[in-house]
Amino acid sequence: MRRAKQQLTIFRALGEADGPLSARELWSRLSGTGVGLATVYRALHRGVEEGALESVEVLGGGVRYEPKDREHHHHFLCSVCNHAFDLFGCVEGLESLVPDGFQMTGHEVVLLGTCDACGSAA
Amino acid sequence: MRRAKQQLTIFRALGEADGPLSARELWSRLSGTGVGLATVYRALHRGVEEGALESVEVLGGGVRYEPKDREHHHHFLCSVCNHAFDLFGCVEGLESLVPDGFQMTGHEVVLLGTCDACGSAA
DNA sequence: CAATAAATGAGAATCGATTATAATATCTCA
DNA sequence: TGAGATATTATAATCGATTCTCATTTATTG
Repeated sequence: MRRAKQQLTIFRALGEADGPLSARELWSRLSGTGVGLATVYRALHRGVEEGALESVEVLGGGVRYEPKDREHHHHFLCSVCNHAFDLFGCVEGLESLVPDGFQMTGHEVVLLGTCDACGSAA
Repeated sequence: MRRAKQQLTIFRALGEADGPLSARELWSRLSGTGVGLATVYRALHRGVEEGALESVEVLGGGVRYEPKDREHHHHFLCSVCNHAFDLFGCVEGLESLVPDGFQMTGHEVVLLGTCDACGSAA
């Protein structure tokens, strides 16, 4: 395919995903387009530097990336397909867990289980 | 030192920790005892097989291990020392985040920030 | 104590993820 | 279109974590 605009292809794929993607997940979604894995990594790095993307760590699969313009949210990790899905909403009462002397600057919540597709297939 | 009972040394160190430890963290706490890294990994695996230990994944640092007899709890990850601390208590309202068709079997909550020691030192 | 089995330490080997390299392709713009 | 700057691919190199190998040590049993 034409090159030089691979970055757009990459950014678009991320934007269309229903959750954060790892470099490999992203790459496999682009199979057939001829995009190289190194280009995926480069685009992701650049995206983070430029502030368009954000790297997030969900359990079980290293670093994943998602567009930074999404609202505060958390993720659901399917134990079957290992895909991370965006959730909407948040939880209350986190402050009460913080021990004395500790400063909380953020939090992550990950729900585990099976997604719709994997649960139905079982 | 005497060997053959290295496993006990390893299990005890884990039990005394204030949070889950990675193989390396554990190993560095045993420096001076002559215990090898391979032995640490072996003991951890055996502990998990035998049901005495549990492997947990907290953000930023791969797999960590902790005694399985601890109550349900979550963790606080210090962004400075990268150590994971046990927290007590849990949160409510997680079910409301689960999308239709998804089955939740568990959850993880990780609070991020600085621990007492690192926050004070800053 | 002697024979045998199990555990250990040191370092090599492996594995997956990420990064660097070099040759090639594409783009910009005059 | 042509020169020069940038982007891309494929692959090799690197990196940290984990596992494997093997000679040695310790434990067990009689």
